[in-house]
This record gives sequence, structure tokens and C-alpha cells, in this order.
Amino acid sequence: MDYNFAEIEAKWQAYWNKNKTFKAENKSDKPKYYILDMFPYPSGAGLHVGHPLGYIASDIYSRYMRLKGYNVLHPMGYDSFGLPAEQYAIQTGQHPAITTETNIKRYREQLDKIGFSFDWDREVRTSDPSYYKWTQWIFKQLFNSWYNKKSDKAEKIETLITEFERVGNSEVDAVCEETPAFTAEDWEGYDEKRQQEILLNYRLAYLSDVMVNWCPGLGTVLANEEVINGVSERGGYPVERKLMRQWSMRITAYAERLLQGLDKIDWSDALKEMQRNWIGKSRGAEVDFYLKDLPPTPSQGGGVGQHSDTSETQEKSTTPSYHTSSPEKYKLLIDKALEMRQNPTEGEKLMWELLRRDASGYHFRRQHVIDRFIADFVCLSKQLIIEVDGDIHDLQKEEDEGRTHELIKWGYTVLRFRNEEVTYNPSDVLSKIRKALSSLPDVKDNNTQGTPSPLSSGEGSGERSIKVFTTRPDTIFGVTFMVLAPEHELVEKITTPDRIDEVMTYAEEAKNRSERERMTEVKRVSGAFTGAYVTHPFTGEDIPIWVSDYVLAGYGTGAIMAVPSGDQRDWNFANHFGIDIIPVIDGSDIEKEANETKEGILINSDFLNGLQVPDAIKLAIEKIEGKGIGIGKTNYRLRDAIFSRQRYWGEPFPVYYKDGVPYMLEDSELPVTLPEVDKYLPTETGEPPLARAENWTTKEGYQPDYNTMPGWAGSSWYYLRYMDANNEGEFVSKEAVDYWGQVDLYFGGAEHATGHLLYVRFWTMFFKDMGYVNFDEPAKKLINQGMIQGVSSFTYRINGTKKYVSASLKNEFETTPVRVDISFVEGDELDIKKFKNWGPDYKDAEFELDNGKMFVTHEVEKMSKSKYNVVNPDEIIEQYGTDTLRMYEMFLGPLEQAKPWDTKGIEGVYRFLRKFWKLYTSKEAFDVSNDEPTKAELKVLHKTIKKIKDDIERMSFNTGVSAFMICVNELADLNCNKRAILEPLCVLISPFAPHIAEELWQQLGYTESISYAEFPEFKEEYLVEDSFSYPISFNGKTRFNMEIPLNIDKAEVEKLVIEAEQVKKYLEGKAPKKVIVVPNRIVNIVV
RNA sequence: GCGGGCGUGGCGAAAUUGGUAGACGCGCUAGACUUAGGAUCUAGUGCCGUGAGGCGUGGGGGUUCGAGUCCCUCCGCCCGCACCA
Repeated sequence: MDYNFAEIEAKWQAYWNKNKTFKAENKSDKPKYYILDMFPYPSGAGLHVGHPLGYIASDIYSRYMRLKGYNVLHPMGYDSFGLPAEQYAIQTGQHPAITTETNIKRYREQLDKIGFSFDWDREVRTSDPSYYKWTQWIFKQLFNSWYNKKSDKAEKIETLITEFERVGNSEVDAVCEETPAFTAEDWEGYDEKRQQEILLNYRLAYLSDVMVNWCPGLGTVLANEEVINGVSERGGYPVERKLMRQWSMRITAYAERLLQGLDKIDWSDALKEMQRNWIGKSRGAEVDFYLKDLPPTPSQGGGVGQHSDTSETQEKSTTPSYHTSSPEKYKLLIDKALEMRQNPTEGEKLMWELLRRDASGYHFRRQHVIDRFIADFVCLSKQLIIEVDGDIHDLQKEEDEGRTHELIKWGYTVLRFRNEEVTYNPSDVLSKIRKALSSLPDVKDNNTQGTPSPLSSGEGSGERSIKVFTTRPDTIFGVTFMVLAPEHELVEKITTPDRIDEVMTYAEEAKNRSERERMTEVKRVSGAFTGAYVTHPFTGEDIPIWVSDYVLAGYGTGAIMAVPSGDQRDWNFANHFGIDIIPVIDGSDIEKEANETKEGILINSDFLNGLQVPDAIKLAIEKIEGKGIGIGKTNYRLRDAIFSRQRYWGEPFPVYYKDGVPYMLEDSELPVTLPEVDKYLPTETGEPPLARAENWTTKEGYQPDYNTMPGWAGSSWYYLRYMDANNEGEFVSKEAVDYWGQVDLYFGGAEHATGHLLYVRFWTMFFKDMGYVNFDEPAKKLINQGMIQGVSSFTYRINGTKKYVSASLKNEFETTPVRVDISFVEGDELDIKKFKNWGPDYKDAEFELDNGKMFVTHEVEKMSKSKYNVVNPDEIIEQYGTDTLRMYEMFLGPLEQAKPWDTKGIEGVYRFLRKFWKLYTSKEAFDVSNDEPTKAELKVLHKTIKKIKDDIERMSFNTGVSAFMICVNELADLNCNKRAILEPLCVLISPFAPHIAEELWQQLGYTESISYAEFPEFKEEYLVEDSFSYPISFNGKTRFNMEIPLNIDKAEVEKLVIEAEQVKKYLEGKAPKKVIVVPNRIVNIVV
């Protein structure tokens, strides 16, 4: 009886479909297991043999887990919003929904042919309104949330509003944009618009003006990970920097949790490392370097209470703000302030009593944080600061003066009393305070009007200092210059008039140079001197300030303290421009290069001298903090994720604008469906395609958002939707998500390491904070299947002619390689006829053959239509059947490894399956005997059971297939056709080759699908032997084998071996030095 | 440059804990059956050598009775990040 795979496979695929064999229920007596594949984007090209690799592996595992008695959830769907359908729409005018529908249909047909055990009743499509309704709903939840650093989780925006109404934002510790300080009274006084603008600074989904990767070629903004080497990932168009008002996701709020969470999940080290790098945590310090030779500030002259007549821009930059966007720093200060509040000095205690009891009607705060200082007592409405100094302040006189100076600059009045004054002369102190209060103007109104918008608040450090971030504060004595990024806002302000032309020209050039150019010019050293200096905080030396493009505006503060002896880039710069290099680590040879190691003892570094680097870092931070010029800080490379795309084929935002401020629609108004447009291109005025829709709006009378969401929106939560795919009332029900929980096993490509796999973790953590799920990682275990590559073929054309030469002769001519479709190639030989028929360009081709043959060369590349190296699974299935395809893909090599597709080897697997079939059949019919199996047959079976179980569990499917081959070879040798062997074997192979297994199972007399049979139990007893063939080795070299009983001890084995004839031959009469016996393994004789 | 991974026959690869290197498959060689074979079956197949034997897991060194596996060092390839202070 022949193995008719075509008939068998069609039969069982129809059966599974009709009987919904793989339908999963949301409750069961069995334990649950959730196996997920990354869902595909349904492209027009269909599946190639590389796509199903991961699906086959996950399907084997799913089927295995069903046999092991689990309730398995194994769904599939489509990530069906995306660029290609839209690009196609631009070219042809066909609606992306139609293209997508067609492609999905084709995908489904191809998937069905491979025989996957998906529960198709749970299919999701991100582009379906019933799905993206909930993507929009999730966006709303993010909009209506903020990140509270105190509770270290996201909270509803209402809790923030309550806090604002209670005390303003001074005590709020949030991850947010820089926002000027306001009190509860201020908040109450703000109008709706102002309040909404402030809230926008805190929301997890927020609108702001950001520098984006603008891709004119695609007409849209791209995320960082969609930009590869300065060009777009899709299409390879150039990308430029542009300031645009965009939605962003505050993923940075989760930076630390995303980092820490990696330790809890079983993902590959390579992938975790990629995420760690992407998050890019670095510890160090943020330090202020004060500018030298500042012109005197007007406010200093008059002493008390004068406000400078500075212009609006200056006002902006001199307004002190609470650095709530530097949460660590702020938190540290707040903690310190709290501690000080709890441990007041005598004087402070008395002063607080005075101020609290005083009937002047002014509200004072104690130990209040202002910018980077903690003021003892502050009256905000009068901007009056009262400081009480103990004796220690005599030692810090200089520092106190610097601090007072700065506070005055910001418009504060500082009154300073000594401890004794307060203790012995309280009434005198009080009257001084009253006098000051009455002479000061009320600044409340000034405050609300003076700062135009909370969005435009400047850096708190104003013009007086330049803030830098460094991971090596210990090297501060090696600082010989400072560098600003060309985009740094202070460049223009600080540059001296004689240099302004040069510097601004340089900065403009650097800014306009594309990302790509900047990248390819990595090695080029360039820069310009501003003519300005900062003063070194410890040595007091003048430090020149330069501008250079090797400092990035987007990281840290956009400015660095340059330590040429400790940083190679600084060293290059210093050498190029002839700047001093001071070694600060003992033993550094700074002649040739910088010493970037974090080892050694500090020299030339005042109080740090003699310390090891780690200790020096600690002490340096302490000193910097003590001086009030900086603070220990952790920086992350991770940026907030831009969430707007200027495209048509994506989720519309559930948003409308009132007075320029975004508002969310009601849940009942969702989904906002995509409107029809005449063309899928931007409008003439450069607005996104949605702006073309006639009279389209999300809310009557208001402007909608014309952007759509990025591709990762829908894919960041689809794993939850599968749990409850048809729920119309919720994105997922609590019961469903509590039942299925985390994905137990997730299969997908490593190319999503810093995209999808980061975002899905981010959203999951957010859902956890909101209480929607009770886990904070989406997937416990992740397997990255390797890519199956294509083997491209090339022929060679003689330049300037239509003549092609055999690859063996290509060096004899001036030739250009030409890709040829691999279907024209058999082995190394080109089929000339097929090649000529390829198209008009090749019709008249001439050939220079080598011995009558036209050879080609091969190259392993990504499998892609454009490289003419695609192998379609349909063709393979047509020829060999899908059970062969499935097993062959697994047999190709380790799952996680990239490997080229090579169709040659498939014959071996096909032969194996036919051999397998033959075990169960005779020439004419199905033929299985009910005789008792022999010991040898049972041994083969149980050896295989053990091996297959182990191999599946450690995802070693290639060795699993080989174990089946060995098993079948051995059973064939034994002429075994016993039911007792073949029945369990059939179950064993069913995850790999389900169709043939189902057919044989039925022939064996079963009426139920094999999918829910029981995985055979391994019994050790069948493998037990009473002797073992020991390899006998001399000095580690194996010479021969010796059958030795297993029930004797080591000494007896040794005796048996030494006395053996063959051993004597090798000993040549000498006595062995030592004999090592490893039971059940080896005997080694040392001669 | 930094981080991760890898390097084993003609090819894809095995060797799970330091214990017989090359399982299994492709390819190749010879043979059988045969009108024929690109079907099937049998035998062989790491390299050198007629043989005994020797050599062999990128190179060099080390630890060990014993190393593909552990350590040091160098070389090569792949992937990711890339002026991240």
C-alpha cells in the first residue's frame, strides 16, 4: 500500500477543520498552556519556506502538550495594518482593506496546507474595527494615566488632579516633562486649557513638540528602530530630523522596570542584552559648570525684593522650575528635605514655631526644594527665603554665597539668620521678617502670567551654568575643556561676538548634515571654540567651551565635560585642537591613547588622589552634591516612543481638539473607523492622508487627529485578545486573562528585540498597574527561531554586451554578476532555455559555455522576492507532502540558528516517512500484528520515547527527527509490525507528522483524533542491560571495546580488564601506572 | 569601537553533566534487482597510509588519567548597537 500523502493530508485537514479539533476552551480540568507565535503581516508575496519554521516548532510543542494532557491555547491572527498595503494603494488606488483581505485569504490557505493546530475561532486582525476599537480604548487608558514614582507605577490621572488641587505639583514625583512649579491655588486659578496643557506633561500618552525621524520618501515619521543607518528600514529612504507635534508614549517611565524584568524571564541572553543596551542605563553624576565672567545681574543691585526687567525669553530661562523630570534627583532632594524636617536644629525648630504661629497671613513651607537647593523656609507668594545657619555654615561660607546669589537671580529674597539670633532674640528676628514681607510685592499674579506656557519652560539652571552628565565624576580633575552639542540652546548665547560667525556656521552645518552623513564621518574630528569659559568647580581654572558634533543633543544634557586622558573621543578632539591632556589615573600612557578603563589609582586629583576608581566616583559625587553643584544620577538611553504616523492604513486616534488641546472620545463613541479618502497621499499642504477625507470628524464641530497609530500599537496587546477574541464588551475579560495568564512559550524572530518585544512588555506592565492583568511580563519563555535564508544564484554578463559566460570562465572577461531566478538553476547549472524566457531583456542573450555547461555561483542571503531566491512551501507540499516539509524544516538544523534552505536533503526525510508507513503496511493493505513484542523491539521503542520527550522539551527538533529515523531503521531491521510497538510510535510522531499519524491511528482502529491521545510512558526497565561494552583506552586513546557485566564493582572491573589478553598486548609487559574505571562509561589505563 | 554568538568530514549537522568525536541525513563509491533508472535494496565513506599504525573538532599554550566541551591567548565568521559621555 502506497503512502498517498496528498490524499491523507487533505482528508485530515478537512477533518480538523470540520470537527474544530483544536478549539480551546477558557476553562478546563487540565492545566493550561499558552503557546504563541508572533503573528505575521500578510504581505502580497505570500509565505515562503522560511516563514513556517517557527510555526512548525510551536505546533509540534502544542501538539506535544495536548498529548501530555494540557489545555493548550495556540492561536493565530494577522498584524494587518502596515505600510506595504498602503504603498500598493498609492500605486494602484486599491483600498488597503481589499489588498489585506486578499492577502489574508492566501496566507490562510497556505497555513492550512501545512496542517497547523491553531484555534481559528480566536483569529484576530489588527485592522478590524472590532479589534482596533480596543487599541483605541487602550490608548485612552494611557492618556488618562500618569506615572507616580512614589508608588512606582502608573495611576489614573484623577489621582494627579486631586494632588494638584491639594498642594499643586511641588510634592508630585512623576515621570514627566519639565513643568514649572505651581501651588494648589495656582491650579485652581488656571483655566481649562492651561490645566489640560499641564496634565499633558504628565500623561503616559502625551502630545508634544519633538524632534522626530522624518522620512520624506515615505511621508511619515519613523521610530528609532525603524531607522537603520540613517535610512528607513522599509524602502531605504533618507531620514532627517524635524520638529513636529506628535503623540508619544512615556515608555521611559518603565525604563527601570523593563530592565529589572529581564532577570525574571527565560529569554535568550543575546536578546536580553539587546534590550539592556537599548534601555542603556548608566550611573554617574549631573554636574553644573558655572560660566566665567558673567555680566552683573540687575537684580543684585537693589538688595531686597527687586524684580528685574528682563525680557520674556530671559524671564523664561531664569524661572526656577521643579525638576520633576529628573525624578532621581528630585526624589533624593525630597528625601533629604524630609529627613531635615524630622531632625531640625534648635534654631530651625524655633523659627518654624515663629513662622507657623505668626499672624502675618503668609504661608511658609519648611525644607522646601527649589531647583537643586533645599531652602529652610520659604514663602512662595512673596518669594522670600529664610535660612537659619548653624556654626557649620562658617566653613561653607563660599558655597552659601553662591547659592544665595543664584536664588536672588531667580527673583527670591534671602534672609539669613544665625542660630543664636533665633534662640536669644526671636522678636527681633520676627520683625525683620515682617518688614521684608511687607516690602515685597505679591508675586502670585506675576507667576501665572509671567510664564507663558508650561510647555515652554526652560532649563532651571538658566544661563549661569552648563549642565553635563558624566559616568566618570572621578575624572573631574582631568577636565580640560567642555563640549556642547551643535543643537545646544546655549551655544548662541555664550559665544563671544568675535567668534559668533564661525561657531554658528559650524553649528548650522552640523545640524543640517543628515544622520547618515554624521554616521559615515564618525572618525572625522571637527568643532569650534565659542570663546567662552566655565570655571572648574574645584580648581577654579578656566575651562574653554567648544561646540562639536560628536556630542549628541539627545543624550544626557547635550553637553559634556571632556576628559581627554580618560575618553578616546575627547582625546582625539584634544589632540586635533591642541588642548591639554591631564592624566588622572596612575600609570596611564596618554601619549598614544586615552585610558578608558575603570581601574587604577587617582592622581592629579586633589582630594581624590590615592583612591581606587570606584571609591573616587563615590567621593566625587558626595563632594559635588555637598557643593550644591550637582547630583548623582542615573541616565537611560531609552527615549519615549513616538506614536503618531502620517499614514492612512493604521488606527485613527480616538481624539478631538478643542482650542488646540486634545480630548478623548467617550467609550461609546469607539471605534473611530477609518474614513474613505480619494488618494492615500499627504495633502497639498503636507497633512496626513486622513485630512483628505471629506467632512471627516471624530466629534461634531471639532478637529480630529489626522495621524494614525504605528504598527506596534495593535501588536502590543494581541496576545491578550486571543484569550477572549470575541468579547464585545471588554478588551479582554478578567476571567479569561486570569485563566490563561502569561504566554508560556512565545516563538518569534529576534528582529523584534527592540521593537515589538519591548513595547509589549511596556504595555503589559501598564496593564498590571491598572489592575487589568496580574503579571507584568507578557511571556515567560521566548524562543527566537533562526531565519531560513535563501541561496541566490548569479550568472555573469560580459560588460557592454548581451553575452553571458559560465561562472567558471568569469575571470577571463570583464563581467557583471546578474541575479537569476533559482527555478532556472539545477545544482550549479543554468537552464538556458528558461533563462531566455524570463523576459524581453534576456530573449537575445548569448552564452559562452564551459564544456557545454553554463555554471552559476551561489550566495546565501535573506530570502526575498527581489533576490529571486524564494522557495514556496506550496511547491514542496505538492511534491512531498506537508508532513515531509514539517519534518525537513525541523531536520535542517538547530531551531535558533540561521541556515540556508537546501532542497536537496528533503529526499532523505521523504524516504524516511515512506519507510515509516511501510512498518504499518504490506504491499496491498494495512498490516499490523497483535503478537507480543520482543525485548529488542521494546528497547527500541522506549529509547525513542525517552529521546523524543527530551528533544521536544529542549526544542531540539533536529535531533528528534534523527531519533525517529534511527528508530524506524532499527524496527525495519527487526521486521517489526507489532501493534504494541507501532501504536505508541504513532502517537510519538504525531506532533511532527500529524497527518500520517492520524491516518495510521484510524487504521489501527481508533475513531477519535490522535491529537488527544496519551503520550506514551517511558519505562526504564526496557533499557536495562546486564552488561556494558566498555571502551578500553590507554592514556586517553580508545583501543577496543570489552563486554563487562554491570553488576560488579569497580575493583572487579579493573581486575577483569587488566587480565584481558588484548590489554596485555598494549601493556607490553609493563604494569599499568593507574587504572580509571568510570562505571557505565569508560576504562582508562595510564601506562 | 562595544556587546552577544559561533568556528567539528565534500555538505546540513550530532556529541544534554569533562568520558568511544563525526550519530542521523545529503552527496559520493561499489554492487544487487532491472528494458531503463533521478525507483528500491546491500556494503563502504574524517584525513594520511597497501598495512600495522599515525593524525584529527580555527591556530598556539594550559588544567586533567582523559578536553570539541574548562582556562589563557591569537585568528576568522555571523548578529546586534554604534560618537550614549
